[in-house]
Amino acid sequence: MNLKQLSELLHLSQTTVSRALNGYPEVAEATRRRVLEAAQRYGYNPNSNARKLATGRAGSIGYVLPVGRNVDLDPHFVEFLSGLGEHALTREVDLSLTPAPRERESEAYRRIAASRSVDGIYLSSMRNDEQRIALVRDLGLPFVAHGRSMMPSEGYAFVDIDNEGAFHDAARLLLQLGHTRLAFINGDTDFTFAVHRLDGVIRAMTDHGLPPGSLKHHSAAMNEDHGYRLAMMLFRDADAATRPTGVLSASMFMTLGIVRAFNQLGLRMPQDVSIITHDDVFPFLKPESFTVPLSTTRSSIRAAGARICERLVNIITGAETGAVQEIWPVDLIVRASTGPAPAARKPGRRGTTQAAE
Amino acid sequence: MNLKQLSELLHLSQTTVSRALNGYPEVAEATRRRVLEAAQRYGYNPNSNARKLATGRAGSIGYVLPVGRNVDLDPHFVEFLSGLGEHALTREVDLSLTPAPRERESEAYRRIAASRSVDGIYLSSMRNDEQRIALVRDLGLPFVAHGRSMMPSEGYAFVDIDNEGAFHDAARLLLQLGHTRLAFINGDTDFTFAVHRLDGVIRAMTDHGLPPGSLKHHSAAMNEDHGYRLAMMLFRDADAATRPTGVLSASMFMTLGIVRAFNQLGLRMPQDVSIITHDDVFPFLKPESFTVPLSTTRSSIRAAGARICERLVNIITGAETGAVQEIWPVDLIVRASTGPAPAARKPGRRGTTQAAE
DNA sequence: CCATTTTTCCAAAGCGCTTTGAAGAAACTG
DNA sequence: CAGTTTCTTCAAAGCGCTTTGGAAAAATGG
Repeated sequence: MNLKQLSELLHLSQTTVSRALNGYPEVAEATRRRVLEAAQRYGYNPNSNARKLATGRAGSIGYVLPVGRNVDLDPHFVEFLSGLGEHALTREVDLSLTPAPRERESEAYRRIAASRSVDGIYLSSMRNDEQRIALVRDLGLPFVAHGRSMMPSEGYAFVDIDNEGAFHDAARLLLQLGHTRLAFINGDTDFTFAVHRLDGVIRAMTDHGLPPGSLKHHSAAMNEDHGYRLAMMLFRDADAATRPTGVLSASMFMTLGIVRAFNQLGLRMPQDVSIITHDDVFPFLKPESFTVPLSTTRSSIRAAGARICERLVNIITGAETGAVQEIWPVDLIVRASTGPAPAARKPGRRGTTQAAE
Repeated sequence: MNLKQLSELLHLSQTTVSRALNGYPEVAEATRRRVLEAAQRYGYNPNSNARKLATGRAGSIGYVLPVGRNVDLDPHFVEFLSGLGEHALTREVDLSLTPAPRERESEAYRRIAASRSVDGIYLSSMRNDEQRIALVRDLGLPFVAHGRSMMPSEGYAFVDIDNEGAFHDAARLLLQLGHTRLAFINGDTDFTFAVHRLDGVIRAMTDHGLPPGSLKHHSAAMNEDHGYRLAMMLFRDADAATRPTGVLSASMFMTLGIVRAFNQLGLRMPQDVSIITHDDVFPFLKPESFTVPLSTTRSSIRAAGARICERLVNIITGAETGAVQEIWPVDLIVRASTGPAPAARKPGRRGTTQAAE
């Protein structure tokens, strides 16, 4: 059943039927009702491709899905997608995923732009040397980024969280608790969020009068295995007097591994070592659900997904203009995995006192 | 740059240019080269909507993305999606996700079918009383299901794993090791896979001469929290002489919780309790990466995603017909979390001996 | 009651592509 | 070399929708 058939059935023109269905004003209320009812009864649904062609609007937003060797979509993505989907639903847009290996990524963006198959796209996993922003801007493709790049660039629309502030606050708390030997098990520093987080930790240490060089910093892809290995490396052969007492972790998955290492080494939280983890709020793995509930910096990645979808739709419809840059604050939530530094030989305020001299 | 402009530029008709680009034989090799080169240089890409309208083919496969309260996309989905994407890439198809709350799911399928926005869809998370198979068949939408339903239905194309066999084998191993008190921490039995798994465990017990009623079976959504709670429920106040010694777990996430409970209760694996978990092969969480490496039934959900995409494309192109039902065997991999039953008062073979009488 | 405005509807022209049917040019036949 | 076949190319007709520019009908005003 297409528009032509429906209109013949109703003894109306296609124009009128189309207008009636799309809510245009120049059609009598009585005919509109008649049309709507007939459409309902005969199960008429406009052919989406014809509509897209005629209007130029695709009714969907796109994403280039990285696939291939060494590219693991991680659970962060599914959370993000959930949020996106939740909002997409309310605006009746679909999500279109175009798979592409990293080395042919830009080709994929070009094709998407040229083929007009989506109205806008979102970018995620922003890297320091992000090329995509300039690319999609040149292509004239509306977009919103999740996160930001370190590259100098004219303004662009993004939603990010205050990674720097979050990790600054987390580090500061550890310092306030008297920890002076900190370790940071970070994500891959090719990604901007990891750089920001490191910046935050360094700032807290500097403010506290601690040399940034004293931070044990390691970065790797955020999974259980790396968490375990890095924790083992830091703690296995280390002397209790010199090993870190405060640990920052970039993700719950890493923390799973870190905790495993601690258990294996007989290190107790928070007596021997305190830990603060970043929590992206996964419904299937919660920081409360650790033997020692974890202190966290928390920011819902799902909420970010919903917001990005909202803004992208607004940009597409013209309701949002300019390059609004949104940076969300992050909550620091204290649970049982943080406590005072063990056997601090000097009073807790040592750092600040020194800095004040 | 559209086809018309390109053809004018080349002093050729649109027909010829179109044919040259799409590899039809009736165009001279020299002109083809000329066209291809010009298209390349001017960055011509056909408008995908126009093409879809003209051909009737969408070049994409669809999925109805469940969203809303109490609907969590879980990490299984992202793994599945990775696999799908990997294969989609090779066939140059996109994935189109249509978000829909469960109560308006069928409406979404109808709209997808009527609007011809995709060539086929895949169904996942099959339930016992699955309505969608009949629905999409009636709608004439090509599909492949991941998993199957318990509903009587004419044949339909699916890819599933041998859940029954996997859990039968796992349970049998525990029985062979002398465990007679088994517990099964299962997924939600609204889903068919959970029913099949239970069937497998029951069969193993029956074969071994154990009354099925003696199985401690609990089912819940597969996350860390439920694993913990159910394990606590089973073991906290239980007497060492009566509590289960062999546990089957439906997912690694549940097992995370189960292991946490065991740690808290001071139960050692495998001395006090043996455990076998189903492993969907997540790159970010591996069974080897537990303090006690886990014995598992293993089947890559990512591989299933790739296969489903492949078959769906074949069905769409007509290369596959009929209702091929594919059931994959599952590997049983023994690691350190399984061992002989503790202090068995009777010889290990008790069950089978009995059955042989 | 006629002139003017407003309401309601329609024919037809796209949107950019694919594909059918046909025609002109080139290459074979005998 | 006329007649036939094969190669190449093209004009035009869709695909199913939206939207422009009117036109007919109805409502309004003096």
